[in-house]
Amino acid sequence: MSEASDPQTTGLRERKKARTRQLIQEHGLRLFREQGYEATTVQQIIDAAEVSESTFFRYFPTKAEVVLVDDFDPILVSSFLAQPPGLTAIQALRASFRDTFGALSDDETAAMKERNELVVTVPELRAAMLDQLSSTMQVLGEAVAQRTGRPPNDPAVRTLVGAVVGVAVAVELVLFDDPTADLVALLDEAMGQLEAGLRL
Amino acid sequence: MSEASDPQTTGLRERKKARTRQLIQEHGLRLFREQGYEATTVQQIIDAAEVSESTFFRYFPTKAEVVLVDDFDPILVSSFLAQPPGLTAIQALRASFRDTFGALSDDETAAMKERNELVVTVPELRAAMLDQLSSTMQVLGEAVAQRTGRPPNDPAVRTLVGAVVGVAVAVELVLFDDPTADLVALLDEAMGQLEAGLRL
DNA sequence: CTTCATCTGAAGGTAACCACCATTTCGCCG
DNA sequence: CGGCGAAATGGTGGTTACCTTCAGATGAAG
Repeated sequence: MSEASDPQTTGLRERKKARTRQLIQEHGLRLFREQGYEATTVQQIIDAAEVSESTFFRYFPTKAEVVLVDDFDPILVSSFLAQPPGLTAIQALRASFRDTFGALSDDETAAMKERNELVVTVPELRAAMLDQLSSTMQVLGEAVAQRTGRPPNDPAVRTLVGAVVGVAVAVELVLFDDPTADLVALLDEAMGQLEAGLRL
Repeated sequence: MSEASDPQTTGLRERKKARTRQLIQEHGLRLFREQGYEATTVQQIIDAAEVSESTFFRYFPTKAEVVLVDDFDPILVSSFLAQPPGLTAIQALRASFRDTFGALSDDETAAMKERNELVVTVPELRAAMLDQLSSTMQVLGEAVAQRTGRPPNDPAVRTLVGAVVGVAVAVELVLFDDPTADLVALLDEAMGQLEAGLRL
């Protein structure tokens, strides 16, 4: 019984591996949220997850990696590139945000909000986010350049992407004041405002 | 250290203190740029700056603080609030950026560019910037709210500030490709584009 | 049963950071 | 101008936590 071409034949080993990884990450994130990032030692994490220190570092080469859950960038980009050609770049971005985040299951939405709130609340974790942010800018910039037929280093492209990402961050920061906020709706509204030239 | 000893101008002690602080910071930033943040030990910094470890930690409670050069936020805010009332928020922000950064001396401009390039180039340092960024968003948000007579947590205000800060970051990231870029001009252009609704 | 990947436990390295005290340097005032 | 109190600096030793390495146990796969 060997479905050789089916990667879903995972085997017990693979499943255990994934489970261990997830276990460590869950406990890590929980402890980070409860006590702060710096205040949480890997010792506490491995105690909670019941693995050895060696195992921890085999899965996460550094403590900070526990937070780096690779995100929605690829989904966002493909959604963006699939938007109808009539739209402006901003409109297309707005639509792909709506599509991507609107299509999430309740569980996924909750998990995302959980993680966002954690990142927004704990200063040390906000730091870890910036690298991901600049990478997001890079990726989005390439997509926008491709769609509009401009060079990827076009200042106008960069400005647009910077504004969009900045707005997205600003929306996430709302969680700081109001943890129950509906991020998808807020983001959509903000993008509309961006498009209208931010008249205030 | 054999400097021509200036008689008490504003207190020799104060000036020495400032000088030591600046010395440590200069060497720290240089080493960070040359070798990366993590790869640079405070031992190397204090060797280069010729101070003791105690002194280092007396000036900078943590290694990361070496990068946190207190910035232009207050100048920016007061300039913003002093703009003529006819302008929209974005126009006023644009003008205050132009005023603030255009008025810098050559030395200051060079220093700022140096620091920006460092922060943009070294991934570990970009992280340290984010806290400052969110604090900037906070401060700018309050100023914009005050000027427009809106509550500080108005979503529209947040969106505007998010976009502006995002654009500023995007402009800084240009240094990654082109270290000779004129940031002030680029920023001004980008702000104009923001105001026009980012049509692409 | 054999093989091979994974987990563990222990032991150690390194570097940030701190507490404490000796030493030097500066401000000031008699 | 000379010396005294305060402040800044230097050095020493120590703690903590991230991270590495490796020999050996465990359990899955064939």
